[in-house]
Amino acid sequence: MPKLGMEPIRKAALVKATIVEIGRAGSLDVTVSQIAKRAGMSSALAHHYFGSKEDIFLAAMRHILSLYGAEVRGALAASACNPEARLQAIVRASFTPGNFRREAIGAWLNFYVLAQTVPEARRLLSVYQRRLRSNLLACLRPLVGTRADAVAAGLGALIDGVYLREALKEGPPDSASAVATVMEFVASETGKRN
Amino acid sequence: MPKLGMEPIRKAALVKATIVEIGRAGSLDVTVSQIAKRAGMSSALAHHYFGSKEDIFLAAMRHILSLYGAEVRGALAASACNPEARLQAIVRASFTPGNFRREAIGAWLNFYVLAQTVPEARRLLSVYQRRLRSNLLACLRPLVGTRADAVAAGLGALIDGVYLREALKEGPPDSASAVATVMEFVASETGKRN
DNA sequence: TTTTTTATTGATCCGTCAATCAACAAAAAG
DNA sequence: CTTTTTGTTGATTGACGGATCAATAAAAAA
Repeated sequence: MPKLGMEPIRKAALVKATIVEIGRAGSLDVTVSQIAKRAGMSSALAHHYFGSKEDIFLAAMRHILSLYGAEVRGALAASACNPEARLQAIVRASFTPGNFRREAIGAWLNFYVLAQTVPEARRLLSVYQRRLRSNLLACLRPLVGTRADAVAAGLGALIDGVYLREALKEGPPDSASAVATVMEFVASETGKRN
Repeated sequence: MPKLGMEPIRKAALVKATIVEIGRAGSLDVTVSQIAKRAGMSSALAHHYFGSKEDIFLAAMRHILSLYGAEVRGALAASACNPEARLQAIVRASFTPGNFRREAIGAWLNFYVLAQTVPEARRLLSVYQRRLRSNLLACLRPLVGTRADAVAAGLGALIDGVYLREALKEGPPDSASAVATVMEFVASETGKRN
């Protein structure tokens, strides 16, 4: 008994299921059938709404990236105006429980891999990186002046690296210690120590 | 015309070919046939020497990790005794042209992914991480005392993060700028800035 | 009411790939 | 020599998975 206007609902369910499945499998070796099953439909329907498996992956990636973007935007809007506070808001947003659940981290790591092969994935990733970088620069310039460029590069890489480690370690990811590790770097670079 | 004592030669060729192919493909989606072809033999022979595809991957991973280990050992042996010099030696070794070519970086990234699925891969990776961490700690304790733990965590993550970025960026990897990014962090943490 | 559009699936096609096997060749061992 | 061990491959098997299609059903449009 087909209800109408299913397309957005089905697509959303597939995107969600894709992220979960990738996180579970710890790799992109996930079949369309698995994804469709988790989303409660047949694999044929998944192919109907998205043209191909790659399209499903890209949609999932867009979703994760846009979630992260929204998180950062929200944190910045709610933060005070001084650079230190805004910097901390960005870092916190990067490690919010939302995109810091095991499944999200796993998906993110695997999307990095996807970006090596699929140009569109690489494009999406570079958009995110540019935005992060520009946000960081805006906060860093008042704090470290001409060194802002170098510090932003280090900070960006550090955030990614902490992600990586959390994705691989045995126990559950620890948001607080991730933030602490990054903020330690910030404190040291902005000369806010002893 | 079979020469004798082929086993180690064939195995080495397969390991090398595996790393190249993974680097080229930018993923673990590499067929045994591709690997065998690049190594100049049939896929059946690859299965003859290694039991399975997974065994080939693990051998390749061991090879990369042992190369890196040797690089670090060599750099430490050749370095002066003061902590700063040893720290720099470790960082330099991490970004040596040898394990910093595109193919090696790509392979490394994909081995991270493999570690999510294959326990033995995870074990190998954690051995490397522990060794790196202990080397870093030995250098850092005289420099930053009780903060050594936190700084080592940051440094390790930063090195991984820089790897990640180099694996994804457009042009050829830039060893010098990678070292500079990491050493910037070190300098700032050890208070060696004006 | 007829027609078209949307939703949905089971069955199927076609390609790929890891793994196995039978067979052959040459060196070493006996 | 003949037997065993080592090296090597082409062909084959068996499973899996992405994509397609025909068929069905219901809502909306005509």
